Amino acid sequence: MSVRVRIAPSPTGNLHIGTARTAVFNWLFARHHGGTFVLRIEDTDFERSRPEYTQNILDGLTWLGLTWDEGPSFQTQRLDLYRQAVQTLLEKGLAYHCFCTEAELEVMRAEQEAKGQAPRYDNRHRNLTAEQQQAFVAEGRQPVIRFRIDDDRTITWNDMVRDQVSWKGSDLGGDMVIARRADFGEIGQPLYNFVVVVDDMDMQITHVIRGEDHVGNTPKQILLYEALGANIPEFAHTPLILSPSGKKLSKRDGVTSIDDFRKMGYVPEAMVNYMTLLGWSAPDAQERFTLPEAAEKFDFERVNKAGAKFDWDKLNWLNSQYLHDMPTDRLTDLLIPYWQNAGYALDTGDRTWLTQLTALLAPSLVRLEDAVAMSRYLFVPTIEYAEAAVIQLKQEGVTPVLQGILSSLDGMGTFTEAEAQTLIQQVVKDLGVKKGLVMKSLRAALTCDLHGPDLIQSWLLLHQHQLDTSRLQEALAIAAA
RNA sequence: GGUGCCGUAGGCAAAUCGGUAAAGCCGCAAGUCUUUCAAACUUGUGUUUGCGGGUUCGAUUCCCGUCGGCACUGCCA
Repeated sequence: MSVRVRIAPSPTGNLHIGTARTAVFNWLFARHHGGTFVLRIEDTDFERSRPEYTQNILDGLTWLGLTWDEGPSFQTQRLDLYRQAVQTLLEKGLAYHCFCTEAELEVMRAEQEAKGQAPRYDNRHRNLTAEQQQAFVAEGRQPVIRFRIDDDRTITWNDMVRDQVSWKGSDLGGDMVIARRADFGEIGQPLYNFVVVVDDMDMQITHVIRGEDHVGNTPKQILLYEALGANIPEFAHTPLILSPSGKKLSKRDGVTSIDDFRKMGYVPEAMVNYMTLLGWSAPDAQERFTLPEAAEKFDFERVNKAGAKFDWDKLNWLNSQYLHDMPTDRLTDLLIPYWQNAGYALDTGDRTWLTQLTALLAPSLVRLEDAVAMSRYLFVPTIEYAEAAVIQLKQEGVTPVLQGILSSLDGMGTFTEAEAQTLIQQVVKDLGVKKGLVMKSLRAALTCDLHGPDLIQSWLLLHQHQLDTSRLQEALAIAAA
């Protein structure tokens, strides 16, 4: 039987990194086995589901390169299927109507808590007579539908990452609700744990790969598979991504949506590479790979059991690696929107200048966003001088150096790197100063800082935009002040 | 409270059947290169494998206990 896996996000928020990582493992497993990767949108909670979140999830998966083979399908369009399945269980006597009110359940739980017991439904309406049911209906009560869970059962499965896992039926919290409150005789909105099973059955999912936070759902779902007479799929519960403090990564930890990472300037290659490394390692210790490369080597034997803390340093390193290796042309395309968003006046027609700038910045980039601050002095005519640069400009002997450069610049058109070097040599010779003084002063004057990318290249770019003479003059004013 | 899972250096991790540990990567430090920063390269840096017992000639790997962390415990997904 060929492998069929799925990713089943609910559109109650933007694509989360945890969901994306689950998608990565599913994708890898599907591709490794030449199987099928299905996308299913779990939108049964229509109070929290939003179409824009669905779009965000689709866009995010696409951006990451996690292409799917089937779908997306939407659970809200399959409600009949679920109702039919509920009906089947009702007819088999495996499910029943429970007329308990919220208030009654609250009282029950409070009593259990007072006795130090674990909260659970006590199955009180499991064997209601027709008369009792009619009495509740006459009262105007609407029932939910519950699925019978046998306390004496022990549910065991062989998890692909956790090996054997066992659960006692009595620890499942009593008979579970599978459909929300509705008029007696009707079937209310079916709930997650039930719907998942019906869908996975219907879509013939062979391997359920999901986060560890779902282990507790698995025994309930296995019982449902049995009740519906279906084959039980294999399960793989992957370790969670943890925040630096060791808790499940949540929205509170700041940046967690794929969209946020994208905006900051992480590239998809780095993201999927890093997510793959969180909980899995290649047998040959390879650290950098594409999705297809990882798929070749991927298997659950090498997936860890323990949660993995999210580490910005390593993600940053990977991202910088991909940025450094990227063709300049493509990197330029990626950088342009960042410069535009920063409000820099840039002429996209001046492709050569932009490409040169990109080549200049590339080795220093960690994230695309970094290019904004790093290239500010090349776009904005007047910027604040860094404190260290001001100190440098006020050094003895700086003024004649800058004047010398300025005067030799007078009337000069475009010039090359070699010509710039010659110009500097000439100033060194004429004034009898050290080259270091000239270079350092020139850097301070032109870039307004003491550190940054290659000076000569920066100068060339500045000169093309006629920003160098004005900078030099401004620097002279600072030196004189 | 209950149930389940997990616990190798600052982080990610490796270690066929138990064979006598921390491979590799990130980080950090120093050096080389460079006018500077970054990159790159070189070198260095961290262990009573949570703790305590047991089985064994030998345990990260098996057993028991203990502590800790996390997850779940909904008419959310």
